[in-house]
Amino acid sequence: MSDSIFDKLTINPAYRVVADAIEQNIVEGRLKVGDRLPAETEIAKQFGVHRSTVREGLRLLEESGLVSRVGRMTLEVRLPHFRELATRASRALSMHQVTFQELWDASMITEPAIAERAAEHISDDELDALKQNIAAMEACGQETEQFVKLDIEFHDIIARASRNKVFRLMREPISLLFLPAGQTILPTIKTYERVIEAHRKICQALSARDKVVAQEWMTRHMADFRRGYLRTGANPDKPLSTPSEGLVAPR
Amino acid sequence: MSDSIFDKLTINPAYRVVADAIEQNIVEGRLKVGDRLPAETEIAKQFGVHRSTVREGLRLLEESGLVSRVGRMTLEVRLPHFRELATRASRALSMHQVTFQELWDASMITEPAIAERAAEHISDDELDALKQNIAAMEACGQETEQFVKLDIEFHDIIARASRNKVFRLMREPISLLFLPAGQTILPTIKTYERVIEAHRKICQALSARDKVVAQEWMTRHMADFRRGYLRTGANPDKPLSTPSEGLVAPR
DNA sequence: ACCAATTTGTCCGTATGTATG
DNA sequence: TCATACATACGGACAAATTGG
Repeated sequence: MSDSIFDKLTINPAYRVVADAIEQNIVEGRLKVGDRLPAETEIAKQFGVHRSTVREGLRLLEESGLVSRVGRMTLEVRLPHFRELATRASRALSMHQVTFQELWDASMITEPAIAERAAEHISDDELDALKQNIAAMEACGQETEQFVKLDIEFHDIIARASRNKVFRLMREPISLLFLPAGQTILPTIKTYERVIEAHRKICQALSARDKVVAQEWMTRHMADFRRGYLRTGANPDKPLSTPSEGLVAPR
Repeated sequence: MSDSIFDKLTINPAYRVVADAIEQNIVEGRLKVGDRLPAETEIAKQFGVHRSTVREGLRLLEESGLVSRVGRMTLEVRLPHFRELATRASRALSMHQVTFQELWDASMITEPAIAERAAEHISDDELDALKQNIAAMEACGQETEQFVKLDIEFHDIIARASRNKVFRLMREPISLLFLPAGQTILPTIKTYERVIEAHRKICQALSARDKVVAQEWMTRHMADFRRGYLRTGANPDKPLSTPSEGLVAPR
């Protein structure tokens, strides 16, 4: 181990320096959320680099969610929303071969805790949204696809009502992964009544601001979910199938 | 609202199509983790677009963590690691003005649950790492910076030992945000002995595979943390200060 | 409704430093 | 050591879309 005088300095490519510089301007508040970015040529002039370089830097920021398009022409500074982070995190999880058991184990901890907090903070609007969601479930018969989405939405509303951003960020990627899991289970269920009934009970408890009952029913609901999964014969310790986003490069 | 025959079709810029196409090749397994990407000129030729376009597409993938540099010249397909996702998520949280209370509230749920699982699965190597971590803490005196990092590392090791990737992904961004919080607290503490003692007890419980005690001590440890924060006089419902990454664009 | 200026998307070519055989 | 391949960055160009008058 030779004592060296100089730290090893990391040479960043110009496009990364550009991206970092713009990011700095954002986090330091010189560029605020909603502001439109200057034109590429303008940025290039200010930084003294070529426009292509600026473009590559902008792509980094674009993907990171810090800036995003409004219309087709203008880039705007945006608050990265949990959703966008979630898709990446969700993809990472599925690439890491996460199992149903891991997913369920974590949800079994968070979802009831979230329900408990939601009972304290839920607004009337959110209660209405829940009731509407339940009504939609009752109306949608045995259409699996739609039902799973409504189920996920139901839990999302509750997470929002918990008034805790950290919980929301934590559970978002998980919620996306429940989509394939849900689609595995539901076709094997004769009637969705049991699911809907649990949602009704949860909604009722939230209405009454009863955090104990809300938490209990959420726990029961989640336990049910695992039973349903096991009943399909799937191995909970095998990696989940990917979210199968139906997007193919167009053109 | 006129009924229209055609769906509104989203025109993607070529660079996004390129990125999506490469991503498809990765998730569908034609490109595996560790594979090196073809040269930019080669990709350009195959897709029939210009090299500059390919470059912009590569920047998107680079930021998303799907590909990353090895050496300065070659891009390699990589498994996005939780760390990289975490920095973005962490930044998002601080931009969303998350409060200490939210952070702590969520951690109070997850950390004890993680400790409980770690008690069942921890390996001898990980136990050694914990002991080494504690030894380093004892040695580091009152150097706040170093102490906070060791503290975060301690919890990271336990998260790894939980053998649950979902928990790890969930808590990673939170762990980053605890850095500023920790730096707020520690200077006001006379001795770190109480923290170290808690870590010792947790480590001991994990050694004995005692999940109840591990969970209890983790809970106590977290509660202590909040008390420490309150004792500084800081308002737990005010947004945390940003992680203050000391990076300024060089050059 | 039309024109002019601006801006983005894409492309071509080239120079330079570096890694690999 | 030399040759080749490659990534980085720059200069310039043009069509299409958008915006503002």
